[in-house]
Amino acid sequence: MSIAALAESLGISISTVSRALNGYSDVSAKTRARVEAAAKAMQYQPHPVAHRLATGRTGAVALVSSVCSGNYLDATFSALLSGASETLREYGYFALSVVLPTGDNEMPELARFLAGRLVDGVILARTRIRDPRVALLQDQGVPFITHGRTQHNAPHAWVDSDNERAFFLAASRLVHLGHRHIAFINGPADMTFAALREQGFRRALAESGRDSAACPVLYGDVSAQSGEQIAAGLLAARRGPDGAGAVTAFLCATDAIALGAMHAVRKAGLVVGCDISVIGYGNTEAGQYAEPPLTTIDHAILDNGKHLADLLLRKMNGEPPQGLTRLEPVQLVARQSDGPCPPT
Amino acid sequence: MSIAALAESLGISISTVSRALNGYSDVSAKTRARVEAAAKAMQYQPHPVAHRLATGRTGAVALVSSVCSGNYLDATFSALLSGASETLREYGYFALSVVLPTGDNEMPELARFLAGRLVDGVILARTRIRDPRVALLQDQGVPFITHGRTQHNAPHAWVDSDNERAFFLAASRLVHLGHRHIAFINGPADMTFAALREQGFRRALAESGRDSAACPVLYGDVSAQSGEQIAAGLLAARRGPDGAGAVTAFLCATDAIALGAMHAVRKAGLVVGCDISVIGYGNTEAGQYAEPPLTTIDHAILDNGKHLADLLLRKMNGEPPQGLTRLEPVQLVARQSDGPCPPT
DNA sequence: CTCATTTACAAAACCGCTTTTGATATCAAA
DNA sequence: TTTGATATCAAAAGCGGTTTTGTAAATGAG
Repeated sequence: MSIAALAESLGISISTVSRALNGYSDVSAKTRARVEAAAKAMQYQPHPVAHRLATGRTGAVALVSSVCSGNYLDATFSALLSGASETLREYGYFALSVVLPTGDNEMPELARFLAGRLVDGVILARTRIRDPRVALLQDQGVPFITHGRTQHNAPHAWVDSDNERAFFLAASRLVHLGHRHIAFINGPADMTFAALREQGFRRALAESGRDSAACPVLYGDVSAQSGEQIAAGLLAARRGPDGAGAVTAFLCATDAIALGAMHAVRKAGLVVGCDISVIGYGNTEAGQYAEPPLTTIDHAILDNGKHLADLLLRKMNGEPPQGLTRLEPVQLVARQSDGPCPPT
Repeated sequence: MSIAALAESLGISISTVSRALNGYSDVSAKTRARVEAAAKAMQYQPHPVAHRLATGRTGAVALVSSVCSGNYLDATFSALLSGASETLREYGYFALSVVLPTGDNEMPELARFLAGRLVDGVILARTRIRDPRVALLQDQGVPFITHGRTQHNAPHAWVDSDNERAFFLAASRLVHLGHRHIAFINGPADMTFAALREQGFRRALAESGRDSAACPVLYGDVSAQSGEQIAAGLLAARRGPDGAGAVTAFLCATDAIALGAMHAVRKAGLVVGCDISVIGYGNTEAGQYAEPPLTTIDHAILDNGKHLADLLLRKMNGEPPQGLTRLEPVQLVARQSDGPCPPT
């Protein structure tokens, strides 16, 4: 069913049909009604590809994220997609998600994707403090918004969890529980969320007058395996000559890291929540059903997705990026993986 | 940089440039070389949308899955996407993923997506025994392949884990460990994987001469919450008058269900792996780091994704669906969540 | 009644490419 | 020398829409 066939069946010109259907003013009410009725009766839909060529708009938006091979996307990403999809759908957009390979192919692949013009806008997840993907998006003039801020890029629209506050809260909790030797098992140092979480951690230590030299920050990736490995190293040091000054708490950048850390604690013959306190971030199902259930930070990730969509739509409408930022609230969820600092 | 500008700069016609670049035979070697050199020098790329309109091909493929709100996509889905992306990329395709809302909007949304003509082919995940999405795809003539088979649809290309064998293996293991009262905590009854897993479970019982009346099958969703709830119910019954005939093992359709079931066991004051054996499916990170580590089935999901892409590409090349099927191997991963049936 | 506006539509240009058709030049065979 | 292929390219016709421009009729003001 093409517009030509529709026009012919009505005995009027193609351009009049198009203008009638697209709300132009120079079409009489009577003609418009006739066209609309016929369009509905014949189930006419403009051919989407032709429409895209003529208008330059695709009606789709992509959520793009880089993923290291083997280290799949987690539920955070899918929740972001679900949250954004719903809002985008309301405005008639398709929400797609795309994964970029990390490493040397990352930028060429992003460039290839953008050149493919499948989407009108991009939501970029998992930003880094200096993010070349952001620079490329700005360079190409593609409307976009990031989940997570950057620190060395030109201003852009973003939505971010309040990572700093989250880890200020979590670290403060451990401090109030009496812990003096808290290890922060962080994600990759180049990720913005890692930098901000560390910042919150340090602020809590500073404000409580804790000796930050006794509170190491370790970097790994966001997997349970990495968490276990780093935690095991810390626990091994604990058995050294300086056992008194050993860590009694693991503050972890993600729930997965925390799960790995808890595993290491058990392997060391210690009890999570008694000998060693563990706190995670993300409020995942796995943490909720862990043994003991994991104290963590909840971050209403569906809302993050919804707001990403909201602000991206405004960005695509031409609003300047300055006003298009939003810090999302976080909340500590206390469970049983942490407790008072054990007596030395 | 349009083809018109390129043609003008070379002083030849647009059509010759197009034919030179697309390998037509009626272009002299000299002209073709000139065109190719100029195209490279000016970084000419055909406008993708115009190309799509002219050829009808989009160069993209979508992985589509339905997701109940709040119940996000798991790592399985992202691994599938990662695996498929790599292969599709090799052939110049973009791999997109799309989530459909479950419920009344599912079919209209799928129809809307297909009408949008963003992709040349579809990988449909999480099939149901009678799947209206498959029927729609067939109806629209869109090349597609499913992850998971169907039972009441016309033949189509598919890749599936060997679910039947997986649960035959797992159930046989429990039987050999001496368990006589094994509960199968399954996923939704309308999912194909649930039906096949149940089939494997029943075959193991039958072949070992176990009384299947003592081995109930319960249906829930694939979440930990559902697993916990169902397991708690079974454990409560255990404390009833008929304690002797109570279940001693939970065979779970997914790792998440198993995590929930383990939680219920602990809440009941029992010990996983001693009082109650638990086996899951999926070999997720959460299961690996659970306490005790979960015995489960591994299903090489990245390979599933790769093969989905391979077969879909062949389907898009016009091959009939009959030959385009593949059953993927599975493997039992023994850990510590199961053990010998305790003496009554 | 005349002239300037509106009104309502058609025609044409355009988006940027692919593919079919047509035309000219070249060359070998008759 | 004529004829029929063959090689090479240009022109034109799609693909299926949107948007600009042009034009006749109707309307209103003076």
